[in-house]
Amino acid sequence: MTKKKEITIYDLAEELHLSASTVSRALKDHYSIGKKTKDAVKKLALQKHYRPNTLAASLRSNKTNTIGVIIPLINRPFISSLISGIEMAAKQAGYNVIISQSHDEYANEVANAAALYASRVSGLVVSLGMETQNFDHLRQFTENNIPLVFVDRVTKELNTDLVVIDNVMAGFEATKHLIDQGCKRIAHIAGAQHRNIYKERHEGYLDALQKHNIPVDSNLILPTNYLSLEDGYKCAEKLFQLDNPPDGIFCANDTTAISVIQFAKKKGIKIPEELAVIGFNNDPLCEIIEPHLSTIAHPGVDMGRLAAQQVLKKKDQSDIERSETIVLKTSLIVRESTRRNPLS
Amino acid sequence: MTKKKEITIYDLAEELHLSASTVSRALKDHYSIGKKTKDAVKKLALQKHYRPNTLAASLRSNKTNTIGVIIPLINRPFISSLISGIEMAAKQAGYNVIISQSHDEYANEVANAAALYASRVSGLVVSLGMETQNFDHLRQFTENNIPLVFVDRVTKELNTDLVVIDNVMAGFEATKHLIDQGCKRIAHIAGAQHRNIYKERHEGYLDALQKHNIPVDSNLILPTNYLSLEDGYKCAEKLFQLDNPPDGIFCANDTTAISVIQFAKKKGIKIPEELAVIGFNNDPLCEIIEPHLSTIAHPGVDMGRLAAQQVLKKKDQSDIERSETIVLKTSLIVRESTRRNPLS
DNA sequence: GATACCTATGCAATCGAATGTTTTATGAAA
DNA sequence: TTTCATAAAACATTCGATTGCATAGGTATC
Repeated sequence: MTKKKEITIYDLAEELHLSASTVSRALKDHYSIGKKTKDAVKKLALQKHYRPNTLAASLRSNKTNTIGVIIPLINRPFISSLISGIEMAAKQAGYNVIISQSHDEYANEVANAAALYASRVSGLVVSLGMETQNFDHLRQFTENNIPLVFVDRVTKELNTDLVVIDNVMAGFEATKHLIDQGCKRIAHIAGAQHRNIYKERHEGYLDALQKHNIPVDSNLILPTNYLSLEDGYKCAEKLFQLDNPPDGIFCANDTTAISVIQFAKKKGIKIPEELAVIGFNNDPLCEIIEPHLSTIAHPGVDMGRLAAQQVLKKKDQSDIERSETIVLKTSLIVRESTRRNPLS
Repeated sequence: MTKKKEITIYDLAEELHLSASTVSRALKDHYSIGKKTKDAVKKLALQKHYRPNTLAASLRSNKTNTIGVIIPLINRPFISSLISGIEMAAKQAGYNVIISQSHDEYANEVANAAALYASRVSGLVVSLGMETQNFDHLRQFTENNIPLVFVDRVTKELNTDLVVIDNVMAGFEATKHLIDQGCKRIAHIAGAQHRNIYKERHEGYLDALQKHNIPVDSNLILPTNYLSLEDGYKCAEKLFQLDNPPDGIFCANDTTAISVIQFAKKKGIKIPEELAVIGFNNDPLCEIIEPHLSTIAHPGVDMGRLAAQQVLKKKDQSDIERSETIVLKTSLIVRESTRRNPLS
């Protein structure tokens, strides 16, 4: 079993008694090549199953037509949507996508950034890991004028383009919804406060309380590192050890909301009558847990698409320094976990 | 904002008054280079932040140190585990991974195979899409001696290495478990029968019935295309329109099992007393749906790791024609959806 | 001191495509 | 027929690392 020799432009050139440069230009529809020659070249290329060697082209042109992606974990519905959006936009522009997971660990994020930089990606879409607080590993991109766009979990420190949702507003709406349902003591299971999205959701929560003259009780605010099922469960336990437990909880993601519901069911706390629960993300789980979980929906696919498009746009105007922030709309989705008044 | 010039081996060579070839060899610890020279080169490389241009190296050596992956959809717990396993093994060997999704569509799978071939991956790990029945798009790999390993959803047609579980056995166990719980009329929501895993699970189901002298009723066997929530729900409806509905269902995946449970709850059918349900995959959903879903667990990470290792192994022994099949163990996980006898 | 021999290094070609700069046809105008 | 403009194609270099082969310098051997 020997390797079939790969067809190169030299092979085509030889067979057609042309030079390699002519073949190269013909394939690219260069204006200086005659129509007859172009047709002949393309025909032979097709017939011989010629495939351009992208490595050689990339080496020469110093462009890889590849978008790198660093995300925390692909196995999350929202992130998967992001990726689908990125893939769509990239495919449309003839770009490839390299995905790498940080698993929410800083060291991985640094290693992945290095790997993507080494593989000369044309641009980068990043959603920050939970631990990341230092951004030096991404400076090599900005400093070398490689388009870098953050999506969802972002930072403003690098002065790059951002694609985000209005987390403050969303947090406000979620909390207001609980208030509207008659909740008086509303807790918040918050994420790491150095990560923008969790800080902002927290802010929105505070805004809503304030606006409705509900006193803020710091016992009801529990920032937690990973917002995992376990984290959520522990928070629920803590909250219900209080002398005066909450009657509503705004969770920074659906995962913790689900564990709160599981806790409540175990303890015989009635949802939503005794405890209303709202999450964030609109994961498919929301419609499987019982009672179904109210939440805030994200436009994941759009965010991914826009982030990729932003990368592609920036590469063509490398001199422009201006950085854009695209803010997308969220929507409140009311389900049984908060619906106290059947008419609402 | 100008691009910082990339350091190359020529820059290092010049600064050290050496030739590029010596620098190249020094960095690779070639035996023919003296220790002092090596040290000097490495020191300067570090100091100047030299990064090898992998494109150039790949072009020259015709090796990309990249493993391509084609999977149906990243947003499935089992698939995510696969990917994690592949990433682990690849990282350990200094390889990169390019992931592409077929979204269970044949055309995408073909396009992704072409893209990965064009980008000269060193090897390929594939889990087939639901529609795929023709494998010509993968022949370019086998014919050119590029290691191709199938995982989970496989075919034997290309005579490649396979990493699988024993689906017949697993299907048998799942069905036997239902029998052990006292089910007399056991239905099977099956997947596309041209896809090995679903065919084999079906086979295991039939084996178990036969071995326990339960007559096979073809009305109770419903093959469905995508095993989605909708598909599962429709199957459940069909089954309960029968004069003699089932008292147990073995679903080819957890998703359909969940929709069956949802159907049963809606119709007031008691689980597991009137209907025992078992799924396949051990998705996290199993412990969120109520009652918790019994299922068959897959060693996803291990499968991914082994598949990648198999790819890496094969590339070093391209002359060996022998193809291996690695079969991993599954395990039955009993939860409330089938537990009729509390002691079992 | 001539020879063989080894160590450490340099030279130059190579991988395949892209591209700035000629050079060669082609044809029109003078 | 000569001149000039233009279209079409060839030439030669480049991208950065790798590698077979050649060679300079030193040491050991007889």
